Amino acid sequence: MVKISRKVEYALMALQHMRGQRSGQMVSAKDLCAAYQVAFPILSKVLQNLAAAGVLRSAQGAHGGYQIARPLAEVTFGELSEAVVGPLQFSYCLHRDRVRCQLAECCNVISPVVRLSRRIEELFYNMSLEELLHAEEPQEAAIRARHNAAAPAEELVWK
Amino acid sequence: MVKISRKVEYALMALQHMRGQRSGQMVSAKDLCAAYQVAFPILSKVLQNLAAAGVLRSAQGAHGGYQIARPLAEVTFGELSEAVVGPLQFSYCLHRDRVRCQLAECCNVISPVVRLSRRIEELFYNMSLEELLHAEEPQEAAIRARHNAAAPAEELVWK
DNA sequence: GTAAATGCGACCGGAAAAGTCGTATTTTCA
DNA sequence: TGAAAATACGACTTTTCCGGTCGCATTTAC
Repeated sequence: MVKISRKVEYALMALQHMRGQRSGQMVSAKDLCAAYQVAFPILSKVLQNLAAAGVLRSAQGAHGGYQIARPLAEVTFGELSEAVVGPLQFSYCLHRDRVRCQLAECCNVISPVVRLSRRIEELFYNMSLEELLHAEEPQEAAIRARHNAAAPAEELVWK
Repeated sequence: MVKISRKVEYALMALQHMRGQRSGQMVSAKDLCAAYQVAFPILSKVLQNLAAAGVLRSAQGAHGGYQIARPLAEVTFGELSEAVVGPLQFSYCLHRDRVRCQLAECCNVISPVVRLSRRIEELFYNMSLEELLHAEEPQEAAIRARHNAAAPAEELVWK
């Protein structure tokens, strides 16, 4: 199953939050945890990953925290994903390291799998975080309101 | 991490194989296992899933087996994925069943997550299996040859 | 020098994926 | 009509990986 990692969701939450701060304002991991009910160590690690990737700027010490380092229009979802959960590896036969695919000798689908992976990669690296997090359309605001009201999940079907 | 399930790879292998058969020709799970070194029960289940989804047609009994039921140009990768590993669920907050997202009360990213999921869904449901499995371009044939020769994985980097 | 923050690595538990086993059913053909 | 060859199906086990935890080091403001 193709699933978006929870860590990626946390990263998006944090960035969405920081987008609303006035520029120069630092946000601490602790504040974010309080606001979004996420355990400190895990969120902390996500933020550190984003900082290491240059998406966030961090400041240690009292009154430290994180802030957005680069305009989100210049950061792609692919970069975020890579920063937080490691390099994209869509398939067992495409490992970057020395592990080889066990099925190599009789494989008849390496090309299709590569083609598929490229398509997903393209999607991820052509989608900026600005585009992803931009101001909501009215319809979406309504959906979010329903989500926040903990509406039954069935009502959240998307057409 | 976004990863393609191994079962999906098996499904693609099987379909790629059957694409090369003359029409009307049945292929048994046993034959496929022998050709591609996959354990019988798991491949068998994948084929059954594809048959249940109407992608393959199955015949029981001696000389039975599977064959492609619908032109692959009319079957999307999304359908295949759904048939083999269940409905696409890219995120915890988009479950179709009654489970609700734990973070609903303080969630500030439902809309972006939905937007992202839609984009991936679109990609999957707009990509036909024919397009995915079509005859290889020369460059790709070369890559496959290298893959089959069990070349070091680093040489398989895609630009 | 103390408190508040990030930085970092090792570890654990549970859920989901991958794979296994066993058996029933259907069909062909000798 | 019986044996062989095939799919159908469900329960079980194993393995892998992700989310989460813990602990400690480091940096900085006041």
